[in-house]
Amino acid sequence: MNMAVKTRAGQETAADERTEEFSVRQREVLDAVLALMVEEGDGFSMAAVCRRASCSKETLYNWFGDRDGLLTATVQWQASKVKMPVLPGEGLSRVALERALAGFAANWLAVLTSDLSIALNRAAVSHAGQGAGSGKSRLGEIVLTNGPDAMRRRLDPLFAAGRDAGLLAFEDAAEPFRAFFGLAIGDTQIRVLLGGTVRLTEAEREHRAALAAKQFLALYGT
Amino acid sequence: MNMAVKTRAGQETAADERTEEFSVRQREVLDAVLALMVEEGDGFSMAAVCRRASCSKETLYNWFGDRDGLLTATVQWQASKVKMPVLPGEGLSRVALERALAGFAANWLAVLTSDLSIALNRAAVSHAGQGAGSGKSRLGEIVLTNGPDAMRRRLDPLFAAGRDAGLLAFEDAAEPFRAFFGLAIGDTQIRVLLGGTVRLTEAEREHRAALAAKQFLALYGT
DNA sequence: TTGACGCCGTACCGTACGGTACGGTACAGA
DNA sequence: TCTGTACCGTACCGTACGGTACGGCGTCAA
Repeated sequence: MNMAVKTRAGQETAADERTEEFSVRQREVLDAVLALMVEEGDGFSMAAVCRRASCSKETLYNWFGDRDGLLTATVQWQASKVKMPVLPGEGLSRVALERALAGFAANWLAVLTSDLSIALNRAAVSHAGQGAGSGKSRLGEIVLTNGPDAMRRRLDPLFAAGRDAGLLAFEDAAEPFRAFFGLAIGDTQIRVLLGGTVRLTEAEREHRAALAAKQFLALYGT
Repeated sequence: MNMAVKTRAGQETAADERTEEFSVRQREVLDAVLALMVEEGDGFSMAAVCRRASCSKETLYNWFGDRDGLLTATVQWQASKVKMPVLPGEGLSRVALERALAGFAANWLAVLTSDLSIALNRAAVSHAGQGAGSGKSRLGEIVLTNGPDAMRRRLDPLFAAGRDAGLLAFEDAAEPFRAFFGLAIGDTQIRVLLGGTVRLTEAEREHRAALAAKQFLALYGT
């Protein structure tokens, strides 16, 4: 066990969203894992990873400790790659706000329905249920931090700025986020996770995102 | 392989929501599986089921064919137990509509955050990602049919009745469902599935449900 | 040149688990 | 009483896979 991770730079201290620093070779391996997860979901074997990445098991275990470590590193590596659209801060106007929200929603929909996101979310959901105490494998936690939580950390300041600018009105600070999340995502995520054949086109995403932004402003706009 | 299932009454022909007819003893076994899934998630062993239900492996395989068959039967058995609140049909008023929606949302939130639903959804999500062609194991399909789809089959007529009564206005028939789903559920389901510590009290569920109903009517009411 | 090091490839070990086989028991019907 | 059936309990088999050990090879520094 011994939590090896020799070559890896970052420690595992609550580094959920900090960009881990992996060597080039390590990133190749992690990308191979990502590809495998898209193809076979969780449940890929370590041997398959070695075959795919042309590396040895020994190296794998030296670098990542055990299977859970590899999985965790993979999720963190992918999380570090996701980029979110920039949100305006100062000098908000109503149209700027609506555009920002629509753009954000469209991007988020695209991410959530991507094969990669689906595979990772599935893995995280699976692991969240194993082992009652859920001892190790903080996969769910990591995905949560880089998913809904990250989304909220980006949106809440925007909502606050909107209220300061007199564009929005709400009491409970948690309310607008939940409403916007619901309007934008709806049942899309659970459908794709359950394997429903949901293939959103770019146009559909834009349409839904625009609608969500409009409806959100109808509810919380002044 | 031979798809045994000797004693079982119903056939597996698209019986996703029809109440399967299991013998009393079989239902005991399936309840044991449900309990195990709550405790250990998917990944319980067949031996554990036998221990829990005091039955033999041979019987298990005679009845359910293989592990996937047992899992499928369990999900169907649980689905057949879920009851949804009755929705009004004729003589709708605005307040009746709002009450119905709030009640429906509150009930749905309670179901989604129950340990049993979480365990089953997790299992279905996991299995939806295994085996690229997703050959067997229609777990995701079943949960989808008895989850969001069932919800929608109940709500759509209500929305249509509301429109007929002049209480609602919408173009796309799919729109109000998605909006209501989003407003009611928000990010709650994905959070619980990912293991986030979300413990909604009865009061919180009622509050959110009432808010969702109110907001829905603000968007689609006349 | 030599040695240390990091890594690949592969063989190997232990175990957990899905699935099968079989003996033993209770019971129902002839 | 005999016979068939349905089931329990358990021993057993085959395999897949996580994890380890080891030999060989290229590289780099002394």
